Amino acid sequence: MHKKTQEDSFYDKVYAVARQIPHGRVTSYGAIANFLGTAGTSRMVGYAMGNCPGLMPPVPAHRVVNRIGLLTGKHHFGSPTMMQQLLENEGVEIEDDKVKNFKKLLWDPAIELNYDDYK
DNA sequence: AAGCTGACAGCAG
DNA sequence: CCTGCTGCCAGCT
Repeated sequence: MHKKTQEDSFYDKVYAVARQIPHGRVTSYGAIANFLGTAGTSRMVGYAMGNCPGLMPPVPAHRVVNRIGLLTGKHHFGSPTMMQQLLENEGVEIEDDKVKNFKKLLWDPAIELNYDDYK
């Protein structure tokens, strides 16, 4: 253990967490922000997603929705229905741009993940 | 360097 | 339930 390599910008942390979202599950921007210990930066989480296209490995941004399960970022997937289709393809039911059973499908990193592993 | 942005969240009406 | 206003802060121009 010599240097750090922990240069991980806030964005990188967001991506790291987002990549842990299980297939067929979803989380919220606020949940990720809160998990990173920076509650209030939920907007940055979404902003970070705007930079994710082209990243390797890819970030399942379609699994990140707002606090009520609304597909607020659907307009950033090329097609307004792309995000919904991606989710439905994973078995996530969408109704009126909202994730059905959101509360049940919600994957909270603060519970599922260990913060010390991402700090 | 200074100001603006924004894929949100919380609260009030 | 919905609509609108405010706060939040890292990143970008």
